[in-house]
Amino acid sequence: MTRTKAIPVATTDLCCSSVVDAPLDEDEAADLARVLTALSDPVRLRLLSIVAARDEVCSCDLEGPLQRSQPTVSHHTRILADAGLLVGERRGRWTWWRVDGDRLAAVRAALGG
Amino acid sequence: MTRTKAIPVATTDLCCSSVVDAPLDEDEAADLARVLTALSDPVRLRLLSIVAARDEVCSCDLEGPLQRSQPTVSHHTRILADAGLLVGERRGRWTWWRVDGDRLAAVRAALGG
DNA sequence: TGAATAGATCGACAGGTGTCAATATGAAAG
DNA sequence: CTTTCATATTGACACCTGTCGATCTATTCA
Repeated sequence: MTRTKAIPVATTDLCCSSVVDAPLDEDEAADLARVLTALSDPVRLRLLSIVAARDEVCSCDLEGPLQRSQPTVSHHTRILADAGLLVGERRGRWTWWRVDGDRLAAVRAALGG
Repeated sequence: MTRTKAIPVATTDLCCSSVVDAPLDEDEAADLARVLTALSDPVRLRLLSIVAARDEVCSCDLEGPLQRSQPTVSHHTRILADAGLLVGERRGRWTWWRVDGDRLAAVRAALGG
């Protein structure tokens, strides 16, 4: 029991130039825009902040605070996971989510951090 | 001559809580999402990086590098200006743009910087 | 005043996005 | 195996967004 199944994610690099350093080329801009698009929704920002605050959160604990249906919550976790910002792990019937702090730091760095 | 006309901008606060500190309330999330939406487009990211690299740039110097029509460039500068990330100043027939570094820093901070 | 020019706005169109009900998937328990 | 339950996926819908041609606005210069 307590089997673990990793959820695979393909994540772009976001390395190493920042918006304020030099003009971005089209690929760099597209990669950064993808991650920022994932972050540019109020429900997803709240979702992310809830997970960050508790280190690890089950999907079932998100519907309430977010006041969204189960499919909608699943939709948002998927988008954040695809962007590499959220990492999901299936344990039994539940999926546990945590924030990838390094990924978030990379976004800040790309924004001139 | 060389008259100056400021372009008014209404900018939300973005102060002071970060995504990783505690769950965002709906207003905080909405405000941050608005700025991130402005940043979540590849053309706008390149536009921003071009302006940042040169300190001050005229609209007319953006169409070429961005390979977009004049109305489209104007559309994007407006969105970035509305988000408080770009500041425009009309001098004669030209509009000069510069990046608001503090605003960009505030976004990074809101992202956990 | 009138012509030229930089930029903003309008209108239209294709494609993308958030939402939920319904349904499918897959793991655990009986 | 069947039931149950958490999550994922599908399908449909309204709304939003990036784009450009056409037009309007405002400033400079003749």
